[in-house]
Amino acid sequence: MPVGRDLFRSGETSKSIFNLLSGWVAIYTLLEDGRRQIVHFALPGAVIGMPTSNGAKNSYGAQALTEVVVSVIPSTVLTTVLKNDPEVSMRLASTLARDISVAYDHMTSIGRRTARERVACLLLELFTRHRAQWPGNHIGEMEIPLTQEQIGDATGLTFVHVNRVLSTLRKDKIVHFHYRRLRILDPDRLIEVAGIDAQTAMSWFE
Amino acid sequence: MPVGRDLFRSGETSKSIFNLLSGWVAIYTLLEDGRRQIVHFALPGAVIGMPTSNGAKNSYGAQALTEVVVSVIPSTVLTTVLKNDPEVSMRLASTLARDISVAYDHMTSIGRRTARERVACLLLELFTRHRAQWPGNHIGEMEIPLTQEQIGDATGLTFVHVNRVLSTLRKDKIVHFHYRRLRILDPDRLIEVAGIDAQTAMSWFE
DNA sequence: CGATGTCTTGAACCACCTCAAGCCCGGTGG
DNA sequence: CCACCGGGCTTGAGGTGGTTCAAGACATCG
Repeated sequence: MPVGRDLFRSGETSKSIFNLLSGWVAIYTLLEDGRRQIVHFALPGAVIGMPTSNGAKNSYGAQALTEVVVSVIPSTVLTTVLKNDPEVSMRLASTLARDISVAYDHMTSIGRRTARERVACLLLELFTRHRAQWPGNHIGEMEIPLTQEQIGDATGLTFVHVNRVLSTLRKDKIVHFHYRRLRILDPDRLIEVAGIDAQTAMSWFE
Repeated sequence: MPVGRDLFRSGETSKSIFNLLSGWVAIYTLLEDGRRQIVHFALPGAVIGMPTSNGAKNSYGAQALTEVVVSVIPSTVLTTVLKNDPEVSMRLASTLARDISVAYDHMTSIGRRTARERVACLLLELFTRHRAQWPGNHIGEMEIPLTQEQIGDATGLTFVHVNRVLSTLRKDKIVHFHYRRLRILDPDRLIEVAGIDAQTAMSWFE
């Protein structure tokens, strides 16, 4: 699937769920006047669009940020699989529980952290999640397929302010983010700025 | 369980999940310096504390806001039940999917709405969720066991500002909230202020 | 090589925060 | 039944982090 395409939109009734095989997807919600919040970045392996009940409408949409490969699982198939394979059900429940947990973390970031902390947190999160996919890859550099506007939508800030925050982080020689390329110059200070305790940060680095 | 007691805390390894039978519970996370975010209010019927994987640590805590009755389900029991009863697994997955959905809604509220909208949204949500439990009860009044500080923790505001917002809502004769007693004076304007589309609001009123 | 989307920077503004003081309410003990 | 106490509410004044508006520079792609 091409960049920018929606896998599904808010208000649609979902007849299938998606397993993201490659690429990045933004899960987002919209307010009536167009204000937008990105609530999650789905990376390969993610399960997207689990319905809350049969025939219910989605309250959020999903947009491809890169070229994307997904496997589409019709919800009819899903129900039969869940009926027959308790192992899968349990893994699904665990996955959903983890999604809740990270949603709660994002919420406290947006509700209680300063702009600088929020941006640092997000970059750190994306970096560690990305690196977890290619274990052994220890380069402090990666491609993040996001505009500053999308970072703003994820952190609850305006893209103008995101830009200013990134400028100061660059000036402070902590991270360098320019046209989708992220370089972590000083991991320790990034963790410090993000306000993550060393414990958590390290667990992210597993 | 008495008011103020924690069912569990962030950092503990959960060996059981809870089914809330009566009372209100706040799900919250803490930052190191004490900043606090309430990410969810659990009402009777809620499932609380689903672990992300076996032996994982909770990233959030749960505090009783009222006298509370819970049924405790050891996770060993949970796994055997899930293994044997696919029906239960599917209901659990749906419940978790719904929790994700409401978490996403809260996130966009906190990230993209003004203080006035956030407070209006929260009161509306609590009111409709409460009313859903006693169908047929059409009084525009209820007990909300929250201090203004807790409302602030849920909306990402300070209690001082929550107070100011509540004052203007009272002055505008939209809602009256005083010492835990909520009276909805003008439901239509509350929905309007909350910035919820009539569709959604009505679905909440089902 | 122009077009378009993205980034950058400045100046002015305002929504929300901080600090601080006083008040109200409900509970407790004499 | 009253006095007191402590947690919660209310209000003011001043500060600030983040927004808004706007203009120009920079990448990237046809």
